[in-house]
Amino acid sequence: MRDYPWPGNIRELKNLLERVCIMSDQITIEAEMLRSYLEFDPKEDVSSPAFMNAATFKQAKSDFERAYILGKLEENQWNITKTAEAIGLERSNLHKKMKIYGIEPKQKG
Amino acid sequence: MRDYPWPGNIRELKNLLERVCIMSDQITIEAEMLRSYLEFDPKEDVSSPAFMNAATFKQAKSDFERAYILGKLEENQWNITKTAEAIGLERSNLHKKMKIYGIEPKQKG
DNA sequence: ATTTGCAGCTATGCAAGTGTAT
DNA sequence: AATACACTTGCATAGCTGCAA
Repeated sequence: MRDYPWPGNIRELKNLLERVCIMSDQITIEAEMLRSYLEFDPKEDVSSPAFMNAATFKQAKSDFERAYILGKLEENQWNITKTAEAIGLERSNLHKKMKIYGIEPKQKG
Repeated sequence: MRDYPWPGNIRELKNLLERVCIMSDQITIEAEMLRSYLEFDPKEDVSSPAFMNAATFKQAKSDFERAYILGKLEENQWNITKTAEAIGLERSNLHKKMKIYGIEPKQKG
């Protein structure tokens, strides 16, 4: 959260926190909600929902994939096999993507 | 907005409206912000940022791509050539995607 | 004159599938 | 049973060109 530019200032933070409180039923999802919200391209400091602002289509897809996979891994307690099954993706493939996006399996919360 | 289940009820609506007010500098983006926020898979009524909840990875990617392209088209006043250039995607390719996702160029606002 | 809609084709990218060691 | 790879194959996608509205 420290790295995010907060283009909407304190009002944006307040709004985000309200949203998280309203929308989450599973505590574990909150961290990912924050993460995906805050994820941004340092070159672009435009406001609005994270990956939508990526300069190129390719970049946007990457940003989204990364956030999505992170979220699903968290939902599945970082069990790769389980996550791969859950999202209908080959385990070997999920593995590749984790490498590409620099997602490491150590983190548990 | 009528088709969205509003899992967070009136509080979610209030939060969304606040967010749109806080985050938009360009009036024209608001419609797309609403659209992408409200876009959801009818089978899943889980809460949180729209396409993140799609059942499968493939589905999630499609949902995201569609929302992203819609947003960018709107940003570029539905000029396909201009939009394709802006996001670094071949015009013929953007065209293909529009067809696939059922995005028609008539809509202007 | 520029944008659009679409049909090819080619090249690459990506996911599936398999194997194997840890 | 799950992980971390490597490798091969086939399909899907993106790029490019061309052309008629």
